[in-house]
Amino acid sequence: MDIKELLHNAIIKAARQAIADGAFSADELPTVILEVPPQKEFGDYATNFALQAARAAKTKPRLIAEAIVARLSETWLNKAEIAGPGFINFYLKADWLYELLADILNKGEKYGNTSAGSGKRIQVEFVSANPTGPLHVGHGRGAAVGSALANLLKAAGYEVQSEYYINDAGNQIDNLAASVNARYLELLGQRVEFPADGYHGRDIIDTAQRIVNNEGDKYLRFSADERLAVFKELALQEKLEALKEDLQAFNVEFDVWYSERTLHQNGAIGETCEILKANGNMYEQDGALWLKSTAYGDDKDRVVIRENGIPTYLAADIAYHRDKAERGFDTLINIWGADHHGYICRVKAAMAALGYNSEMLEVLILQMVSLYQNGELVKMSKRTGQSVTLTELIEEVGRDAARFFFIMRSIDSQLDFDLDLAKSRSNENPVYYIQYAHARISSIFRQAADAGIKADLKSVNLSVLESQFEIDLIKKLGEYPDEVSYSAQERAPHRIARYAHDLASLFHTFYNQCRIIGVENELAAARLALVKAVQTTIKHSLSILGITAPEKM
RNA sequence: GACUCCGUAGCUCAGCUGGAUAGAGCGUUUGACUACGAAUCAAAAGGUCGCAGGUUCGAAUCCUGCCGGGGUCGCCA
Repeated sequence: MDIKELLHNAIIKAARQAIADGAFSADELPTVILEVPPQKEFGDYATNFALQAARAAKTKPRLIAEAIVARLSETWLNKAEIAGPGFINFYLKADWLYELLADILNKGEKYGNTSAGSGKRIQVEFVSANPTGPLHVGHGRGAAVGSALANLLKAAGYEVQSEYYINDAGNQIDNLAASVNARYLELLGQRVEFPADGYHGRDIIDTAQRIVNNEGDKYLRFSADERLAVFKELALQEKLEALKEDLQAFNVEFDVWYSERTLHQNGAIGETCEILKANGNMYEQDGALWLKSTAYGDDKDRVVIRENGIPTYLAADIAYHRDKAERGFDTLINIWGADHHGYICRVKAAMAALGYNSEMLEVLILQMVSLYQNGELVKMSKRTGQSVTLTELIEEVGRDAARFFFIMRSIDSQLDFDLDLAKSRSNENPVYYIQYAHARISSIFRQAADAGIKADLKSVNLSVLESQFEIDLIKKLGEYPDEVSYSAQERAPHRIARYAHDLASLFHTFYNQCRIIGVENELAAARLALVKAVQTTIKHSLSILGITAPEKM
């Protein structure tokens, strides 16, 4: 049982006893929140339990705190003190830290995996960019954050599935085909007007060029419609392959690639509409079919089947979310860009209209990424083809650094990405700081081996680790599982980036203060054990972030 | 106009399930390599937490209003 659990139980037990003794009264005890105090003088752990209980009990907080403290008699507890308005500060016997460290070493690379998710099934859908061109920097943020969140949830004990929704139906795909067609004709010397909503990217010309290279001018003999149909498939396939490659290169993997088109082809959209018609949530007006989303909190009703009979994007999305809901997940997480924020309400309304609990759908809104170059905003636009692609960004700043920068900030904050700074390849990058701690520890073990220092890390005497630097490190290590659980619960992978940085910082401080090689054997062995625990914890956190943990740099 | 995100150190941002003296990186200033990797460390300076009310024993954190910035409001996706 870990120390927080022990403390938790001890507090509850003492509080119940105090109530039984008539020290104070309470119908219900507040949640026990244990924190590592802001200052070391305040002990190893602290709780505001008495302050919380005072509200319900209508008693002075300090009286409750005194009643609880007087009834604590746990042997592992050195002392408990009342401080400030009524905090209870716990001072533990020194052994607990060594037991904690031994436990970390024992768990090894599994340290940091928790059971907070208790096996609940959760699906994370992210990126889902249109397959009409290369991913740009904004998609990069979604890809990095989404994959890190999936990793984080797994570490916290959820059963996670990641999914990419391929928008391979709709106008944008026709525009893609028309754009390739125009480029194809151009390359073959014909004068054509480029489609108004066409894609101007370089990659479209490349696609057209490949068609010319492989099959020459044979498509000139096709009718325009036939040619477009062929180009649509060719382009789609090519774009999709490119997306998969780019994402893989960014260390982003999807368990499922889900095609929107299948929803159109297998009748899922029609079925879904029938359900909504049958339960009175869909009606006809002006020749179109509407979802009565206002009945579920939306501002206005939404068209699902257009006047021309073609389903809207929403139609497919409703069918898609119905499908996801039917797949048995406890929670569905969608990660969308801030520009899709207004869309949340109607999708949730649709789920409610279909009879699902719309609470199961969590939409995380990722604020936009702005690129800066020469101090000026770089506009990103697929239409003009001026965007900086994710691949270009990775080439310039490196995969690990790019991922870290995308993840390190809260998703609620806009991200200003300074290309010049990123290109400068300077060592101001926090990811190097963390990786360096890991590499340094690897180096220590190489040096220790050379020096003939051998230690069975699971049976060393850890109690010789007495300096403040060592104690601070062990305490920080001890916080990790809680950090994983809380970050997962908050869907906040950026917290892991921060934790890793903090841990690395404490390690670097320790390293500059405490030698490992050259001190007496027992201490050297204990310090090796400590840095081993630091190393596996850093590696665990970096793996959540999808970043490598190098042995050398 | 409606909805939403942001506003905290010179800059970029954490902290927000209400708690003790508001933190980090960069930048600035000053120190530390004859010892495990100086991609490091130590120290200093730097704050009306946008403004004003409210709730509370206690507010950067919760509520209301206002100001400033981003985003979205389509039978596009």
